[in-house]
Amino acid sequence: MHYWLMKSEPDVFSIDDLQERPGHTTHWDGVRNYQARNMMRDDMSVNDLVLFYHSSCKVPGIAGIALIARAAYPDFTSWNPESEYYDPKSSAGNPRWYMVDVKSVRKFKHLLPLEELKKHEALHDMPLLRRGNRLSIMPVSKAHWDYILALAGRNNG
DNA sequence: GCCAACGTTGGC
DNA sequence: GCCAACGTTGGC
Repeated sequence: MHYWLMKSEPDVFSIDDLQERPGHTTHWDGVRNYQARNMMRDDMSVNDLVLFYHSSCKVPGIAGIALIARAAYPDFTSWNPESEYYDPKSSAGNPRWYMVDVKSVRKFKHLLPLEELKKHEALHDMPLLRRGNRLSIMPVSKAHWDYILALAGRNNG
């Protein structure tokens, strides 16, 4: 059992968008970074839990919780020339990129802002808060997970 | 829109 | 395999 944080730009795809999908589920396409791909492909399992993070927006932060509904499989957008995620070096026969299916568990009543996370010494060694880390998928330790859920509980009073 | 930090690319 | 140039991310 692993815990994760996955970033999405809410203007592109928010937790509300996820909840509006059939079965509250979508395929997480467009990951084009090898480190993130390897984590998805090698370490993500069905029912792993995910912090759904809103990035590149007015108030970045954790918007809710999701889970991995399907383990990694080839990202078919990578061999679709029409897709913005097209990669000519990837094909159905030899896929370069992978995706998982993500299902919403719950949306926080109040977003837990990045600014708030930074105030907590206990979270300072999270990859998310380390400078220069721009990965769109990051592992979250059990200790950090529990701490953040407690925070979210308080935040949602 | 700025810019620091990183990843990727490609010439050599 | 080095490394400069370029592109991307993402908070501010």
